[in-house]
Amino acid sequence: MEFNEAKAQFLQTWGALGSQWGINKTMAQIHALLMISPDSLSMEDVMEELQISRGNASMNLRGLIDWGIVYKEYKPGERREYFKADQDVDSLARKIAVERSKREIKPAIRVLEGVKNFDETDKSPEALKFKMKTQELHDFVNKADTMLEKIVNQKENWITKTIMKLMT
Amino acid sequence: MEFNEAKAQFLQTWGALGSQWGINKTMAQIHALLMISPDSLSMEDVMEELQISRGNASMNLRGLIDWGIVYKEYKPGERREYFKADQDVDSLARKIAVERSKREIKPAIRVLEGVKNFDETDKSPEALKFKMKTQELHDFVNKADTMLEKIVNQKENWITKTIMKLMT
DNA sequence: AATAAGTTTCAATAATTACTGAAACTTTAA
DNA sequence: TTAAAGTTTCAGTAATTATTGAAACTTATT
Repeated sequence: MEFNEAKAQFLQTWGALGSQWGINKTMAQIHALLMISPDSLSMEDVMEELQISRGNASMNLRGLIDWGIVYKEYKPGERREYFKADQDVDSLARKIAVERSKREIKPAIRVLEGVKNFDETDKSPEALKFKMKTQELHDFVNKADTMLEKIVNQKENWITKTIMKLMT
Repeated sequence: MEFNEAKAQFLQTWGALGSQWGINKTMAQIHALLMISPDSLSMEDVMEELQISRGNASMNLRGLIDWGIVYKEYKPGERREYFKADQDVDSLARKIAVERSKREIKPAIRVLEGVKNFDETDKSPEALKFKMKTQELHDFVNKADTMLEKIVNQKENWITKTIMKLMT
């Protein structure tokens, strides 16, 4: 396999993987591209390489910056902005985990908290079952979120450390 | 909050959460509905409750069965099929984790394996950087997948056990 | 302060993905 | 063996989500 072929396949696979996990294709692809680029790229470069429009590039670069996994860089004497991906795969994964917890898991926990304590006087089988399941789910999601935090809070080599601890 | 209101909010939140994680809204909602139902439901019941078409109900129920988290039930003397969700939240989470690993993570690992060993003679800075990053990603995704397996393979109370082990 | 180069925004449009509903198929029972 | 009840499939359509491209805005240069 030739470099360009390998690169294209990587960009496309990473994009597809992104979609499956609720991140849009272009965003995942831009991130992948920045990750494998030795130098930071301008918006122009990104547009060219991925064949996407200016608007698309701009919006998704902004999205990546919001996630905290891409940075702007200013080159001395140059007017245009350059973009650079966080180079550390561990820190990348940590940021994504923290951010998804904040954006999706914690709001879900809040809804479950609200919903599980509905009208206490309703004693129908449906109501009782509902109470039970939402309680169970609430406990579970809470625990999962706690676990994620613990895993991610090991400052270095968190994956390796976690695997070690789970070895027994 | 009244029961019906709580139920509606739960179904709708669970559906939205599903979308964010790459599971379609209806599938997530059907699953939520079956989970909180004291009795198993017919396709008719599901259609009625969620106001969806027969085709939609049929396809998504099939999808849930493929995931191994919903079962068919046959009631004696009754012709129609009933559907029932796995009642154990732990086992549900375990099945989803295993299935996603199989469907998404493992294929990604295979692509990374293929891609990281492209044309050995190309020594351009781009090629070298590419090789390095894809190697790093490969290692990382592999480790993450291994960790997931270890967590999920603790037969009972896996989340609790894992949190305990990470306490130190 | 006018012009040009660079950057961002967002309404319109395209692409994707989900859903419907009717037709085909299957099973049961008379 | 036929008809009625139940179930599945899938082409067409709707709904959602992503992308474009042109206009507005910002910054730098003369």
